[in-house]
This record gives sequence, structure tokens and C-alpha cells, in this order.
Amino acid sequence: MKKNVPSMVKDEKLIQKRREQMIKAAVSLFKEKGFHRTTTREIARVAGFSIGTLYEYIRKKEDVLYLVCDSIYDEVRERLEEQLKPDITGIERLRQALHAFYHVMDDMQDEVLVMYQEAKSLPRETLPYVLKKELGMAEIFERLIEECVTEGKLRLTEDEIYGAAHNILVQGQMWTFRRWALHSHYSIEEYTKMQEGFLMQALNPIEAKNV
Amino acid sequence: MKKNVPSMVKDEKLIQKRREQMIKAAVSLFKEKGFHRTTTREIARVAGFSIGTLYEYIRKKEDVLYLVCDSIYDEVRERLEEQLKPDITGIERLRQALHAFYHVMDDMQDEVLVMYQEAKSLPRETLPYVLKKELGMAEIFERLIEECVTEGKLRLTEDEIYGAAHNILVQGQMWTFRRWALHSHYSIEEYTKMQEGFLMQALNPIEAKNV
Amino acid sequence: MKKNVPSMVKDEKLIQKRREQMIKAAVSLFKEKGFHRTTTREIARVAGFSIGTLYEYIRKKEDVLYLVCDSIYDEVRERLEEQLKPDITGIERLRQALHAFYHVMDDMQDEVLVMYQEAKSLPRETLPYVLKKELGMAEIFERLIEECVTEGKLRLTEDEIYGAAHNILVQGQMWTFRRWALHSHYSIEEYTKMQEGFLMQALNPIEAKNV
Amino acid sequence: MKKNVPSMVKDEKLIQKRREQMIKAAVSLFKEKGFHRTTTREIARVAGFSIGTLYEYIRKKEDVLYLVCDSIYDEVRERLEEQLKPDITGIERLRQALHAFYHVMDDMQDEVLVMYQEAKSLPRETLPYVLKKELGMAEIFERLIEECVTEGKLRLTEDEIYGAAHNILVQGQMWTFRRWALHSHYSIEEYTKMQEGFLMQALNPIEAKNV
DNA sequence: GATGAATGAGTGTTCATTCAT
DNA sequence: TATGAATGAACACTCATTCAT
Repeated sequence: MKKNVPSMVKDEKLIQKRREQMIKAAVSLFKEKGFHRTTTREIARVAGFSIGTLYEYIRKKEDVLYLVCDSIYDEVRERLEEQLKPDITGIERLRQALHAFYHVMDDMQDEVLVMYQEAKSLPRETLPYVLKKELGMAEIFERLIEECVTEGKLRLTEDEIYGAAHNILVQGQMWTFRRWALHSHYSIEEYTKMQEGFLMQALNPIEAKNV
Repeated sequence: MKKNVPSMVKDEKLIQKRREQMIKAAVSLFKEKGFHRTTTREIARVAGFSIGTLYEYIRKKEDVLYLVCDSIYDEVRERLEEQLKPDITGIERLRQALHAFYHVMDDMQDEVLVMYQEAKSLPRETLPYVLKKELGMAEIFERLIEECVTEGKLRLTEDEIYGAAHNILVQGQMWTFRRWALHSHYSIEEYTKMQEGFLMQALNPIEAKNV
Repeated sequence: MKKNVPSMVKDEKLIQKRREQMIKAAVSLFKEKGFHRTTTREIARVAGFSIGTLYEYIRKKEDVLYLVCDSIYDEVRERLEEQLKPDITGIERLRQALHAFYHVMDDMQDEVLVMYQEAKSLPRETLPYVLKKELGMAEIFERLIEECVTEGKLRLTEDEIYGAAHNILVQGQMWTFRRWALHSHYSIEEYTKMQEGFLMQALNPIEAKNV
Repeated sequence: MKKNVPSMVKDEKLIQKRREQMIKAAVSLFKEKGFHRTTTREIARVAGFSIGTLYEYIRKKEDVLYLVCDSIYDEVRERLEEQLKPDITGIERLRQALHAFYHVMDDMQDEVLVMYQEAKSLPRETLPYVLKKELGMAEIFERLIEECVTEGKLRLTEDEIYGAAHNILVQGQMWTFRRWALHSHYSIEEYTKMQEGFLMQALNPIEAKNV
């Protein structure tokens, strides 16, 4: 984090505090009007400090966006891992992770939406870093699926595992960027249930076949 | 179209011609630098007329975005329908539509990406109109799936049909907005094949179950 | 000129007119407060148009400085050449040119001062161009001195001619940038007379030696 | 010095120490990027203390410039006087002083240039003080010339002495602000030699006339 | 219908200066 | 005395939009 967004201020504690304020302000503004239509002055004002102070903690407006995306990722991940139950295994574990993830997507709708809509405006240098975090999210599901494969519960190639993990992610995010189409048809539970159903059959659980 | 974007000019033929020029210019610019970083002057210049003329055919910059999105939708739809084979039926027809759609997504990657990324900047009034077009796309697949259900080839509820159709759409668009993660792993054929495989099992074709 | 400072406006006549207004405004402001302390808005306001219009005719603030310097050079040169008497020859001609030059320096004191004080802020790319103009001024005197040498009226090496010409220039400019020390001691006529006297002896006219 | 730039700090020794650090930092920065493009933060940083501390020893950024100019003057003067040979007299002494001065100008090119280019940004109140120092420099040469006149070696009016002294100064400074035109033509020795030659004849030494 | 010069509100960003600690 | 975080006025520059020709 330090590497990606240098600050003029030395006190690390203070940097963290101010950036939290800044991110909170930015997220709420980006939700409302998007990154481009939000001014740095607004961010500073809502964060509770002056424009000069804002620029003590970032170099460019884009840096705020990076900070925001980075923080959203961390929160998504944190919340997800919090809900993951490491004591269960196999298909059940995957199923539970899916539920957890979709719940997080539902809880953090606005944040996730902001991130997906504005990511393209991220400072070029930070893009790989953010994509890596997204890949990291996918890897969580890749590993859960792999586990099932290893245990002989699913029969999938490497590429299928990769694809399935990305499908899971995108179907979770879909809940935010297609809300206009989905929320009128399903509650998050219904939606999750449905996608879970699709997934479980898509992944071709061996028992199913043997019925 | 007339309703959504009024023009100062009366001659309908001319309006259409100018708007075509404008859209072509805008698409190529939006692809390159996005909506916000493209100026109206640039659009006019690339379109081959003056900024004054541009504003004879639109009211606000956002109108260009609407025109662009609308036109991309039309092209996607047109190309898709062109490739649809009405002579086949049932599962096979769905399968073929899926292939066709994913191919169109691949051919029109940049356009689809633009639309997907900039849609949030659409003029408020036109948003419902655009979403309707997206729903229209989904309906194509809904109907194809319904047909299978009616024919007794698939067993799905209304809501599952709706959800499956949206999944199909989003997985097609994914090919554009997740290219950074997908293109290095799959060719469009491989990707289509995989998603087709997942879908076919997800949709739980009756034969499969009866194996 | 076109090459050095591109304009968004096409009409050449208009460009010339607006730039004249701009230069006039800028010179008077630069005189008063220097380049750095003058804002682009002030330049626009004094020039009689808006800030937006200003930027239709330049790209960067520095361009105004270049335009100003360029125009001052042209005026200095024009006025000088206007006063040059090509019908006289030899030492007398040099002497007359010196008087003419010093008079121009006196008439255009503020302009010359601005140019010399702010030249260092010139856009890098244009600096060589401006220095070339200054060398061009020196060449005028180099040629006048050369003529005297050729005619056998002076005995000087190439390097001495070059140095003498630059001395003449700098002593003229001195009248502006040392006014605080000189104007209280001399009128421009007295100053010119004195420097002329020094120069004539410095250049070692052959007759003088032969006395 | 105290009068011109008040400090919050009482300890005179400390003031002197801090200001030396500050001046050294400022000179090196001004050389590189000029007064306006150098920030107070940079000065403090290079000087080795904080921005807060900087402002304990000055009131305004301009004060740094004054301190810098003042210090450069002192150094020029000191170096010059160091090289002056008080044991020789008359024309020879003047000649030697000229050489010494031009050598100092060459050694302190960057500093002199800075002073020359930024003097106009000096705090208004301090300008007279600085000009006085410049006059003081001129006086050195005035006195040397006067001495020759008194000794009957030169025949010059008061005003000519004053003018000649200023010419000497400006021709020395010229070596810095016209380096782009001069350094490619002369070494400092050649330049000095040439200007010495011009001067000696300009000042019309009585022997020369009597040849 | 076409043009393009004019506009000026708005934006990101900087930086001299202050002041609580 | 020293620090450095905070401030906000100020600045250069942009660009959607208008309107006289």
C-alpha cells in the first residue's frame, strides 16, 4: 500500500486514519455519482478535512480510486474468510463458501458496484495489483473446487476449475451490476439457491451421474 | 430514437447519416480512451464535421453515448439473429444460439466492453430504454430455453429460465470484461465449449438424469 | 510563428489580431508584476476576452511569454532598421547605428527589461529560436564593424568583432536593466555619447593610433 | 542582516548556522530550477531541517532570496578582495583587478546568474540594500580608475569613471548571462584579455595617445 | 444546415504559511 | 527551538455548450 500511494505525511497511524476517512467519503460519493463526477474537493469535504490535507495523503485523484478498490477487496475478502467454515469439507464446503460469497456481495452491493464500474479508471500502474487481488479471490474457489476433485467428488480439468471459479465470482458480482434485472425476481437467498443449483449440476458431481 | 435524442435538423435521412458518422467516430474513440476522456470536439472531428454540427444532432454529450449503446445493441442483435438457425429445434437450437452469441461477443469485444463500462453514464431518461434492450437480449435465450422446457427436454421453473438466460448473457459479456483473465487460458472456441458444457449440465437435461 | 505556438483557431487574421491584444496585455502586466506573478486570467481580462478564448490561441502560459519576446524582438529590430541610414558608410555608419540602437532601447525600456528578466522562463523548445534572434541583432553590429575593418578603418580580429558587437548590445540593454544606477547620472544622450566615446577608442580606429 | 530578515529565534549563533545551511541549500536549488520553481519545503529538506524550522529563521520565501543574494555578494566581494594585489599601482592595478573580477565571475557563474535573474523577485524593502552592494562593487573599480586619473595615467571625467566602472561590472556579469553566446567563442582567459584590451583603449590611457 | 470562435464554470493540483504539540 | 500536519487561496488549464454569421 505504501509503495502504491506515497504520502507526504510520515506518521503511519495518521495516514491510516486519514485514508480511512477518505475512503469512506469517496465510496459514498462514488456510489452516488461515480468517480468522474466526484470532485476531489467533495471527497475532502465529506472526509472532514481540507483539499490541501487530502493531497497530503495522495498524489492524484486516481489514487483515491485505487485506495477505494484496494480497501473494498480487503473487506470483501475479510468478510468472506470470516464466514468460511474450515471444519466442513468437500462439496459442502464449496456450497457454503458460495453462500458466504453471495451474501457478502449482497451486503456490499454498492461498494462492489463502484469497484466494477470504475476499475477502468484506476492508475495504470496499480491495475495489475488490483487484478491480482481479483485473481486471488478466484483462487479461493479454485482451491475449494480442486479439493472436491482431489477427493473424487468432482471430475473437472484444470481449465474447467479455473473457468468455474471465475463463473462463481462473476455470478456473485452480477447480483450487484444486474440488480435492475435480478432483485425484482429473486431475494438474495433465492438467487443464491438458484445459482448453487446450477453450479452443482454444472460441476457434474459424480453421484448425480450415477443416479 | 427520435424521442430519446431530439435533433435541430428536420431531414430524417440527414439525421441518420450524421448520426452514423458520429457513432462510428465515438465508438472508435470510446474504445481507445473511454467516454469521459473523449471530448465532443474529438467526436466531431473524427466524424468529419464541426462541433457546431455535432450539436445540431444531439443535445448533450451523453446523448452520443446513448446513440452508441443503442447502435451496439442493434448490431449485436442483428449479428446474432443473422447467425441463428431457425430450422433446428430444442437443445440443439439453444446450443447453437449460445455459440452464435459468444462469437458475436468475441467479434465485438471492444464495443461490448465500452457499453458495459460506460452504461452508468447514460442519460438518466434513456437508461430504461437501454435496459429494455438488454432484457430483450435475455428474452431471446429465455424463449429458446422455454421451448426446450415445453418440448419436455428440460425441466426448469420460470425463475430458473430467467436466471439461466441472464447467466448466458453475462458469461458472454464476461469474455470481454474479463479478457485479462480468460484470453490467456482459452480461445473463444474453448471458452464457448466449456461454458456450453457447464450450461448443458446446469440446465439439467432430462436425458442426462436418466442415464 | 505558427510552428512555435499552435492555435485552435483557423482564421489567420483573427489569430494575429487576438495575439496582438494578448501580447499588449501581457507586456503591460509583465512590466508591472513579472511573468510569474501575472495570471492567465489577468492576461485574458486585460486583453479583453475570456480565459477560454486565451487558450484558443495558445497552449500554455509560457507560450504568451514566447509570443511577447518574439514580438518585442521584432519591434526592436524594426525600429532599429527604420532608423538605420544606409547611405552613410564606415565608422560614421556604425556610430549612427549605435545611436539608433540606444534610442530604441530607451524608447522600449520596459519591454526590453521584461524580455531580459523573463527569458529564462521561456518554453525550452523556443529558447534557441529566441537566442537566434538575439544573435541576429548582434550580427547587425558585427557586419557594420566588419565593413569598417574591410574599409581599413578599423583593425580587429574576427573574435574581437564578435565581442565588440555583443558589448554594444549589452551596453544598450544595460540602459534598461541598470536604470537604477544610470538614469540618475545620465540622459540617454549623455549615456550614448559616453558609450560611443568608449567604443570608438576601444575599437582602436587607425587614425587615432596614428596621431 | 538582522534588520532585513527578522527571526523568531534569539540565539545569534544559531541563526547564523541555520541561515548558512539554508543559503547553501537554496543556492543549489535556485541554480537548478530558479527561485519560483523551488519550494520552501525543498529548501528546508535540502538544508536538513523541517519547514517549520525554516520559518523560524525567515518570514517569507522571498527572504531566502535576499539572504542568498546577500551572501553571494559577500562571497564575490571576499573572493575579489582576496585576489586584489594592493602592492601594485596605477593602470597595472586596474588591469589586475579586472582579471581577478572576471575570474571570480567565471568561478561563481551559477551563483551570479541566479542573482542576476532572480533579483527582481527580491522583497521590495531589501532591494535598495542589494543595489547598494552592487554600487559598492562598482565603487571598487571607480576608485581604481580614479587612482589612475589622479596619478595622471588616465584622463576621464567623473561621469566617465562611473560609467567605465559599471561597464566593467556588466561585462563581467555578461560572461554568465551570455554564456550561450560567449563560451563557445572564448575561454575565460581569452575573454578577459579581449575585454581588457577594449577597456584599456577605451579609457584612453595617455601613453597610447602619445604614441 | 453548417461553422467555429467565444465562453466561463469547473477541475485537479500546488505551495507558502501557520500553529498546536 | 523544532516539528510537520493542516490549511485554503490561488493557479493553469479544460471542455461542454452556445450562437452569430
